[in-house]
This record gives sequence, C-alpha cells and structure tokens, in this order.
Amino acid sequence: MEHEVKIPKTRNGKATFQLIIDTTIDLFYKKGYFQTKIKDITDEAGIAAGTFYLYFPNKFVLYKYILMEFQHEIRRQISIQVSNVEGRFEKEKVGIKTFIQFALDNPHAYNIIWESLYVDKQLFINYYDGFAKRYEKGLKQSIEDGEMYDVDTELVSYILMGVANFIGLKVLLELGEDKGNVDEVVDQVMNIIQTGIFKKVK
Amino acid sequence: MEHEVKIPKTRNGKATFQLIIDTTIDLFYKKGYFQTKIKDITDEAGIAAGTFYLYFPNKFVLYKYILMEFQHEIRRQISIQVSNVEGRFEKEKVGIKTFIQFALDNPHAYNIIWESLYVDKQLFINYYDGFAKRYEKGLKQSIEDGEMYDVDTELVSYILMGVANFIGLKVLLELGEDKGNVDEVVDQVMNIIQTGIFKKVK
DNA sequence: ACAAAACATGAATGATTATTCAGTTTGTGA
DNA sequence: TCACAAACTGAATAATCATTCATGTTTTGT
Repeated sequence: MEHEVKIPKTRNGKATFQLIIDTTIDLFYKKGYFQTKIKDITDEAGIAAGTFYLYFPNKFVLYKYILMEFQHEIRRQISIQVSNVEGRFEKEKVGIKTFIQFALDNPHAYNIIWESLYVDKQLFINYYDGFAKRYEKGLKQSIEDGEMYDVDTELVSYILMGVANFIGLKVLLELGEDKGNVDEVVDQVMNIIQTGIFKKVK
Repeated sequence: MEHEVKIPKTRNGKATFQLIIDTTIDLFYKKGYFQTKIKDITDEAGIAAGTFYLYFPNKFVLYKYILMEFQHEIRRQISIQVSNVEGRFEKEKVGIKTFIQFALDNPHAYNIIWESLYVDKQLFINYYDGFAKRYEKGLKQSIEDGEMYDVDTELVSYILMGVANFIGLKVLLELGEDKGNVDEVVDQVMNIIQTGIFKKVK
C-alpha cells in the first residue's frame, strides 16, 4: 500500500508532503473525492502539478493513505481513553464518547471515511468490519462478566456503531450549532441504551 | 426538478425511459454515481448515446429523479405497514422492520440514497432530516400516550435511524448470507431497544 | 395513406483532466 | 565550495467524456 507512497527525506520534502495531505483532506471534505482534481490540490497547496507525483502515483493511493491515518488515530484515541476506566459499561460509554468526540473534532475524517463505500467498497468493509469485530470482543467479555444480557453480540456491535455514527452525522450536519454538549449527548445515549426506550408493558 | 425531465408520450418512449432508469440504478449501485458514465448507461441499455438526452439533460437530474422515486416508495411502504398496527411500540417496530426490509429488497436504493451525501450534501440533508422529523412526531405522540419515557425525541429519532441504517448496511455487505431472517433480526433489535442492553446496577 | 410528432442514431466537437518529463533550483555532506 | 541528491516546475501530451445535431426511423391521429 504505502510502498506506492514516496516518503520524503528532507525537512522541506516532508513539509510539502504534509501540505499535500492537509490540503487534500480539506478538499475531499468540501468537494468529495471524485470532484477533487489533482490540479485543485496543487493549486490550493500552491505547488506545481508535477510535485504531486513526486509523492503519490495517483489520487486513490493518497486517499488510502489518508484513510489509514484516520483509522490509526481514532483507534489510538479510543484505546487510550478506554484503558482509563473500569467496567464494560463505562468502557462502552467512553468508547462511544470518544468516537463522537472524534467526529466532532475531525468532521473531515468522518466524511472521508464514509466515502470509502463509494470510492472502494472493499476499503469500507475492512474498515467497519474491523470495528465491529473489536466491539464484539468487548461485548462478549461483558456478557461473561455478567454486566450484560446474553444478546447477539454481532448485532449489538452494529447497533452501537449505528448509533455513534448517526449522532456523529447529526452533529456534522448541524454545522455551527451546539457542538459543546458532547458529554450531555453521550449521557443521554447511554442512558437510553442502558434502560431501553419503551416502558415495559406488563 | 422534474420539469427538467422530459416525460415520454408513447408506449415505446416510456419503455426506453424506464430502461434508462433501471439500467442506471443497476450501474449506480455497482459502480457508484461518479464512476458511472453516460456512455456506460447507454451501452448497457443498448441504446445510442444521444437517446439519453431525449429524456434527461444530464446525470445529476437523473440521480435526483431516482432518489425521489426511492423516497416516495419507502415512505409509502412504511405508511401502509404502520397503519395496520396499533400502539406506538408496534408502530415503531413495524416501521423499522419495513425500513430494513426495504434495504433488503432494494440494496440498490440503500446504496444510492447514501451516496447523496457526496453527490449533493443538501439532497442528503433534506432526505434524512425529513425522516427524522417524521419519527419525532410519532415519538412525541408515544410520550404523550405514556408508552415511552420522556426522552429527547430528536436524539432518539436519530438513534432509531442509525440502528436501522447500520442493520441495513450489515445485511447489505453480507451479500449472500442469511437474508431471510428479517423478522428475527428486527425482533432482537426491538427487544434490545425495549429493555436496554446492560443490566441495571442497583 | 399522409403529415406531423415522437423517437432514435452515432459521428463530431470541444472541454476537462491525469500524467509525463526535460530542465531548473535547492539543500547537504565532505 | 563543489558535487550530488532531492525537490520542484509547468508546458506538452494524450486520454476520457459530456453534449450536440444533422439525419433517419417509427408511431399516431385523422
């Protein structure tokens, strides 16, 4: 994958490399992958068209590179946060919170990750299936520990991802609004998941 | 919107019109909006390139047309099914079930609807915001009727959409597998939503 | 059967864009 | 300070596509 990416060796080269990436993230977010042209990237970055090809053979390879960076970063953050709390419920809560917080802090990332479904379906599947499997592992542990009912772990992992994603989406689309009340939103979500939404009918 | 679409007047014209739409749905699903070229559509449909322009001025107008068709159809189906049952919980259950069933019966639609986020963000917002508002209306009624806790209806509507979407996604990506057990999946989902996932800790 | 309307064709045009490469500049280590 | 590697340039090339339109065919109403 990244063999196709030519890593720069000097200070200047690294700066240009990173400039291309940052500019591209911005454009992918604003215009989408397919509507972003190489010329758009190099113009916006203030470099020559040919410079792009010093580091990336084409747009797709750059896209994959950016996707991997996001994936590593979000997993790293969740991993860090989750390790700081005890109990499966608390861990799930922190996991979802970190996920939502990431979407808030990096609205670019959120958008770009989802677009993988249309850029290359296999990329998308790898991404989310990997997530689901991680979730499942934790959920199974919870059931063993008696903290959770004996539910279908695969299904629940998708439900949790769905919830986190739609909350992220909601916030993403409401550009400008609230944004600050992540804790409150997460608390409400977790409360709903914990207690259910509907009253028990006898 | 549809003024830009030239509706055919004869039997033959209608057939060609529909052939273009069906072929396009298939290609959008398989290759995505941006990677589908007009020539791909006309070749696949077995018509001349120019014929496309008899009915649609460009690809985007055709995309919007298809999106509207899906929107009408899914809402129609949900409306029909929901009207057949009593009680908010049952209505939600049937609503989610119909939504998932729709995704199963029309994997094309599911994929194409989501792509609107990248084709034209405003289309996406209109689509899902409309859904959320409909959900909210029902939820508020449920709370009034005492069938539901006094939750944040906007948040819950997004949670329900998130769940339904991710279940749809899961099934979509598992091409070939199960597919038959919609009832069972929906029952599990609704059970989880009704009772919560985690055991109450005193 | 005939004129008008509708439908269909596909080669030609022109716009857009990815990618290359010969030449130039910049930085670095000896 | 010299030589070499790394970085950079942007005009030129070539491929891809959307869209048009002059021409031809089919259908329909009368």
